This record gives sequence, structure tokens and C-alpha cells, in this order.
Amino acid sequence: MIMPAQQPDGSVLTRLTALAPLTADDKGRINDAVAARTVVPPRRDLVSEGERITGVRLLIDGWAFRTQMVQNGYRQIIGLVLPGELIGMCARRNAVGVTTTTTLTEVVTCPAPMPDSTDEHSGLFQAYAMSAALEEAYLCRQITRLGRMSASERLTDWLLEVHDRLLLAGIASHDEFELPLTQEMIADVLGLTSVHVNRMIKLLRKSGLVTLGAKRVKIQDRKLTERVVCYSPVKVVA
Amino acid sequence: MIMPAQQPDGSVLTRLTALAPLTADDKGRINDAVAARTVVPPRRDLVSEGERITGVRLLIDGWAFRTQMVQNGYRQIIGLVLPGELIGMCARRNAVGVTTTTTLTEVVTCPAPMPDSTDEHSGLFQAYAMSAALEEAYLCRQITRLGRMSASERLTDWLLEVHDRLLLAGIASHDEFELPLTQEMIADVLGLTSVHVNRMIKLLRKSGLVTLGAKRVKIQDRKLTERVVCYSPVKVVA
DNA sequence: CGATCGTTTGACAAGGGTCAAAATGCGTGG
DNA sequence: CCACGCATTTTGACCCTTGTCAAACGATCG
Repeated sequence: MIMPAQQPDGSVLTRLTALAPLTADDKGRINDAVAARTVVPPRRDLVSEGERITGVRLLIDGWAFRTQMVQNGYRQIIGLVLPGELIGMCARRNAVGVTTTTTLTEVVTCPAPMPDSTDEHSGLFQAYAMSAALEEAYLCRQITRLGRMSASERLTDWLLEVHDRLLLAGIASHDEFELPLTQEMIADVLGLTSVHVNRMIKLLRKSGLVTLGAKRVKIQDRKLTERVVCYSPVKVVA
Repeated sequence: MIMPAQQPDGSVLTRLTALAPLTADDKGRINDAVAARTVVPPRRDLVSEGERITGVRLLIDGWAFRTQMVQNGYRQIIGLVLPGELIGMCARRNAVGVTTTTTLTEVVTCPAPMPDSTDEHSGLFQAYAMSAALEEAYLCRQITRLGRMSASERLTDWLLEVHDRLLLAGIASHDEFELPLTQEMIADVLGLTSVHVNRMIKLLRKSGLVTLGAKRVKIQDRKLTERVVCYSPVKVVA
């Protein structure tokens, strides 16, 4: 419950070193980049759909999410962006963002530190590669979740994934974490209505597996919960 | 309707040059790679979930698809892989595939030709970057499709996307294309049951917008169809 | 000419959506 | 500290889209 006071780049270092061993040089680059950090208030667009991408950025702290609008007024939340993760990774010269990235909470970002371009095996380079692979994996899981899971499975499976990702960044305890989304936003993630999300939350609570309320999630029995929805974490390395 | 006799690398060249201008050097590399092509029969796994990825390959001809299994026996088709597209792009040393890639028809592949590593602006390099960006875009659209569209919208929207992608590879006419999927597979793409897919196909046919049968799709009125589902193509460049 | 796979159809069930209203929580200003 | 207004959560009743089950039909291939 008690989180140690974090340095500004705490979760960045935690996550990236978990993805690949970083050298002192890598860490120096990260430090330099973090020094140039920017604070963005909640509910601001970082990257807009159809706009040219300015450059890859690193999310240092706070929550952001990617959305796509449908003409009929609906929106879909494609996925979250959590501390230590990259924004606009697939960005290339001339590439256009297909999603809008918006801050959910107050957010701290910095330009992504660039690895030594002469060294394809640098830790930072590898960490980015892993991060890109993970990002793709999260998208694929989201597709499977929406396509082939029931409402309650979607909710449970998604909560477990969020938990895993927060653990990777070192900002969740083994059974509890913050979740600053409204039920309506959760609905936009899971392809449901907020009313039905509410019903599923009530169900989960009653089942005793997971308790969700007041922007906080408590996972009562992680192992059992995993078994219920056949959850298996996205594996990072072979 | 009459397709010109294609060279083995026809759609590869068509697609990649559409993504970025290729130099003679780039085309030479492609030719060399295509020379080392492999033919794989239908229904073979190219990359298996959880297996180490061997290297990026280029799909020269035929159809493949990526799936994820759910423990409960369902499967979700994450997306298709069409001629000119890359297989295992996010592959990195140590990265593990999160999806299984399977051939649908007989397929021809080759190792992806590597661009000149000293030139970050080479056409081939840019084409791969665009291709990766497109791949991500297709995943995002699939999420939105599953999360926020009705059954008939999903079907229509998806058919339009497939059409666009085939056009990019030069293997569709302006209003017609092959679609070698069974209705059950379409169901696994769209997160529906095959029975319901069948109902939606009947509906589409009756509406006169799109005719789907005998592994062939005919789009009667593309512009109108686009309007019906608020379709906008994935844009390639700004 | 069976056998097998895929398509088509019908009757029925159920999961999730819709609408509407009440209850709860929370920040702001008096 | 209370009162108000607003956003969010919770609940109930009802309906519609999609799933389920089962069977008939059609095509393709030894």
C-alpha cells in the first residue's frame, strides 16, 4: 500500500531495465531525456488522429489512452499508455497517427532517449524493441478479448493485464492498484455499455475474486482469478 | 476482371513501391530475396504462438492469417496477411510471437530483403516503416470494429478494408476480388458465429451493396457502401 | 454415388443494450 | 460546516441483437 517516494524516472527505469539490461550509458541517456520533461494536464490530446507524428515520446508518469472515433458517435479505447511505455512508437517520417492519444490524469512525458545508433545491441535499443513487441501483443489480446470473450471475462482479463503492466513499471502492489478510469471509460475499452460494466463489476465483487471501487482495484486471489478466465500473461522473453 | 499474368514478385513490387519510391538497388535486393522463395501448402503454420521467431519474411503470393486461441476452444483471427505484406515484423531477437500465423491458401514467401543498413532513408527501409505503421493501423481498426460496430457494420467495414489492401497489392479490380475464407473463418475474424455471418451476408446481398459468394466479393457501389458504414481508408502518408 | 465440408434456414434462448430514475460522491461557494 | 450542482454509480424493466441447436440443402471429390 505504501509506495516509496519515486524519483521522476522511477517507473521508466524499472520498466526498461526489466525489458533489457541497461548500461550506464543507457541510463545516462535516460536521465538526460527525463531532464527535458514536460507536464501535461488531464484530458489533453498528446497525438491526434490524422495528425503528423512529431516524434516518439516516453511516458514518465500518469495515465494516457488511445482512442478511435466512430462516426456514429461511439468511441473505442484502443488501449492504455502506462508509465515507462512509449507514445507514437510506430511513428515514422510521414506516418500519420491512426489513433488519438489523450492524457487521462496529469501526465509527465519526455522525448524518448535515443540509443547509440552505432550499437544495435545496446540495452536501450533492445528495450524499445521489446516494448514495441509488447505493444503489439497488447493490441492482439485486445482483439481476442473483444472478439471472443463474454462481458465478465473481458473485464477480468483486462484487469489482470493492467495489473501486470503496472507491476512491470513497479507501480502496483502484488494485489492492488489504482485505476483512474470511470466505468464509462472502462466500457469504451471493453466494447460494452457503462450500465453493463457496472453489472459486471457488481458480479465480480460478489464472486469475491476482485473488488473494484473508488478508482482502486483489489485482486483477492490472483491465481484463482487467472484460472477463471484462462489468463496467461504476455511473455516478454523466450 | 482479367488479371495480367504476374511475375512472381508482382504484388510485392506493386505494394512496396506504393509505400515508398524504390531505387534500382532496392529492386535488386527484392529480386535476390524473391529468388530464394519457398512454397508452403495451405493450412500450415508459418509462425507458432509462443515459438521463437526466426526472422522477418515477405509474403509473395497467397493468403495467410494470424490467430490467437482462447482456452475455452474459441479462436480469434487477429488479421490477414496479404501479398506484399510482412510476416513477423515485430520480431526481434528473443521476442516471442503472440499469434500463430497460418497459411490459408498455398503461399509463397521469402526472407524479407534487408535494406542498406547504412542508409536510413532507403526506399526499402521507408517501405518497411510504412508497412509496420499500416499493420498497426489494421490492428487498431480491428479493435474498433469488434468493440463498437454491429454485426453488419463489421462485415461491411472489413470487406472494404480487405478490398483496399488487395488494391494496394494490385490484386483486386476496382469492384471485385477473391475471398478464400469460409463463413466460419469470417466469423472468427469478426467475433461472431458463422450462422450470424451467414445472415449478415444475406442481408448485404439483399441490400444490393455488396455480393458475397463462391469465394468472391463484388462491391456494387463502393462509394455508397463506404457511406453506410462511415468507412474511411487507412491513410498511408500525410 | 456416398461422404464430407460448407451454406442456408428456422425456432428459440440469452447476453447485453436502452431508457429512465434514484442514489451516491465530490468539489465549490456561501 | 452546510448546501448546491454536477458527474458518476447503481438499479429496474424491457427490448433487440446475436448465439444456440438442429436440420436441410448444396457442392465437391474420391
